[in-house]
Amino acid sequence: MNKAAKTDKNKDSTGRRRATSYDVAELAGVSQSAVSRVFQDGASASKAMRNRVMAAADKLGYRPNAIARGLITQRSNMVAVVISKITNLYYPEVLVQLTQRFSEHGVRVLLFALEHESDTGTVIEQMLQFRVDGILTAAIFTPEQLETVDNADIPVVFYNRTLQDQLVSSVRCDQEEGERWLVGELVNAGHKTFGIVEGPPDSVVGIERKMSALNELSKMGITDITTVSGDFGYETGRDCFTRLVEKRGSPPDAVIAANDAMAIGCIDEAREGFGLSVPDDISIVGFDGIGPASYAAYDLTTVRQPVQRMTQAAASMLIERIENPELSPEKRAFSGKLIRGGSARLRSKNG
Amino acid sequence: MNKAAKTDKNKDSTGRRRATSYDVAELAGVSQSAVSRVFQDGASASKAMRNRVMAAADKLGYRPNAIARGLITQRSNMVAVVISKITNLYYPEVLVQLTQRFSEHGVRVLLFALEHESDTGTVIEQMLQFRVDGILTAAIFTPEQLETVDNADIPVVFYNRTLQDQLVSSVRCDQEEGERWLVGELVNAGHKTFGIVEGPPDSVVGIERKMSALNELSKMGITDITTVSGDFGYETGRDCFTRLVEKRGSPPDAVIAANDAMAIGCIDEAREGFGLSVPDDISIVGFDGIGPASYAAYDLTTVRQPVQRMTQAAASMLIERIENPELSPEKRAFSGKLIRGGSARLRSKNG
DNA sequence: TCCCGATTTGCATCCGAATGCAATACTGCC
DNA sequence: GGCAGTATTGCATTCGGATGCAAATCGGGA
Repeated sequence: MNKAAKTDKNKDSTGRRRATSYDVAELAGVSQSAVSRVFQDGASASKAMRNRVMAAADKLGYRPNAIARGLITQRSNMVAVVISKITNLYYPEVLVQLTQRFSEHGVRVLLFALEHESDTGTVIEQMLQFRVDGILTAAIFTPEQLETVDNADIPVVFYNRTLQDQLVSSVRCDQEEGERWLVGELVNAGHKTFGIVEGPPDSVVGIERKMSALNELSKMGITDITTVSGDFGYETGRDCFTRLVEKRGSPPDAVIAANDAMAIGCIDEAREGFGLSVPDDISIVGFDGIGPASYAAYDLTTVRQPVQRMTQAAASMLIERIENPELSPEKRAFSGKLIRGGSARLRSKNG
Repeated sequence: MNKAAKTDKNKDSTGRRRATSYDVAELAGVSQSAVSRVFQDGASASKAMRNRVMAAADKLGYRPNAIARGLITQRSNMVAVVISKITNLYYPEVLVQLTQRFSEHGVRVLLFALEHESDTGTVIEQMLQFRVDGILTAAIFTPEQLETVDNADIPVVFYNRTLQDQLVSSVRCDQEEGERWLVGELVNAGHKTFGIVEGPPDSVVGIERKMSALNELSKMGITDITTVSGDFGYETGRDCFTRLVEKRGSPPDAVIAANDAMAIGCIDEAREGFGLSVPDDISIVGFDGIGPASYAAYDLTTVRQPVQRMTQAAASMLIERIENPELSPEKRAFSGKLIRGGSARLRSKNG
């Protein structure tokens, strides 16, 4: 397109190939190794050398080839981040923050997005082919899949989930504790009948939350519990509320949704579909602390995940294990923050 | 950890290095080229050969090294996707969908997340070092940055933004048309005084939307327009509404926010802070069509971007240009969909 | 059975940078 | 000025797979 491209000895554009360290070496009148050393951190190179090489490199628009470097150093400087549609939808900032954290350590993110959390199989092969230095996953692995990456000596950190009885590293929000708080607050405030809106069957997070809530409810002597299941989405939340009421015959005192989006759906349906007042007629709580949870129209009572600290921890755990593969696995659980919103009648608010 | 790892001749784990095509060749009793060919698409290899190689590969757990392949083929099979915090926050599904589309074509996504849209400089170097085959960016480039990637012969597709007077490819939602619709509907329904909540100064999208709205308003003879500026976030939307009313002295007939999140903020503030009824006292419209826009409490009148079609188009445009670098640039603008929600008094709804 | 053309297969080389080792250039010190 | 000791530099090789070309093999027809 550019007319300069038609002239013969042009270095860039349609001219000849990208400049390599050999080109730079030749122009600077030094060896290729010298060029390589100038572009490394702890390598020895005299000031004079550095200047000559840099001048030549600038003139040629040279940039070290990370691919070639990866081949020889056996380090791709890339980590795989696996998310499923759901993960991402409700926590967009997780991904951005993770990427930024890795970036700070000179590590790039190769992204793998799954339609469903159980589609992991298809991407494992890819990650291995690209020789990622580590894997951070917000999707579950089967034991075989875990073994595959283990055999390849690739460290893995699980985000908000973990593998039963397996020695793996993970970072998660303490969901059991969170549900305990929520249930405790609700029961103490006098709620006796409960509805639970659980997540999709292939979501470990959803299952964990539901089980924790059920567990705590039973500990506190609550027996009137109705459960329906959704897919973590808003629409499903509305639908679930309807099904819940139908199943029970009447609305329960409180609804515990497995995540905020469904909780918000429940609120809307309770108000619009059943003319109920939240929280006067019914209390509704969620989990996550997503943005819309704090919108004035909902002011959701929920447990907010400490995203910042979690991503920070996940990134550094993975990087540590890349740099020192001998490190033993570690599980870190962070407490969430109970947000006492206006969507539930709690002791402290009306007692 | 595994006791098998302690035995000597173990191939994987702590044993020797990952299997290479040479290892497979040796075990199968063939040449390395043969192995290479078996793992390629259009290569010639007899059935017998294929079987022997595959058997050996399986036994050794061999996987072609995408890094090495990239070095020799000059194709990394990776594209860079650049997002800024803002982009991602309000359109998480864009990223997931893009990744899936690229995946379908065997292309991996190297993710770059910017704190602000104007931080592009820091990541260009990285993308070039990793020899990405193409760049899809939802952040703006300066002309110099564009020239840099152009010189490297890397095709670029801009997502929802474009570079003035530059020959670049882009996919966008027709925002001018969208604002025209919104303004038209509002004016026709009798709104006479307007507030505009614009985006941050470094957002091209925000600027475009604001200018389009202003332009159309002036065309329709509206002169009572007050403008305040936010950062695309919900909180800022609330704040903007307050500032808008203060600046004007009283609430306008309608507020046009540069995106949905701010529009929702405005609604909440109008209701809570000023006791206004939406849409009876004031109409509020947004842009984007994010999930919460359709929550019952807001039922926002907005223009929904056709995310699916846009990501589809963006991915295929980029891939086409990777495969055929001679292709000339192309700009594709998709019409959004006007959502006539309950947050605005429109003709069709009350006339 | 023999020969020609079409497939398969192997050989050798290349992609671009990193690095151990040896050679060389400096540095300071006596 | 000479020498030991250190800091630079270059040489040669390596990482793992792709590919043009030549050699080998196969198939089938006469």
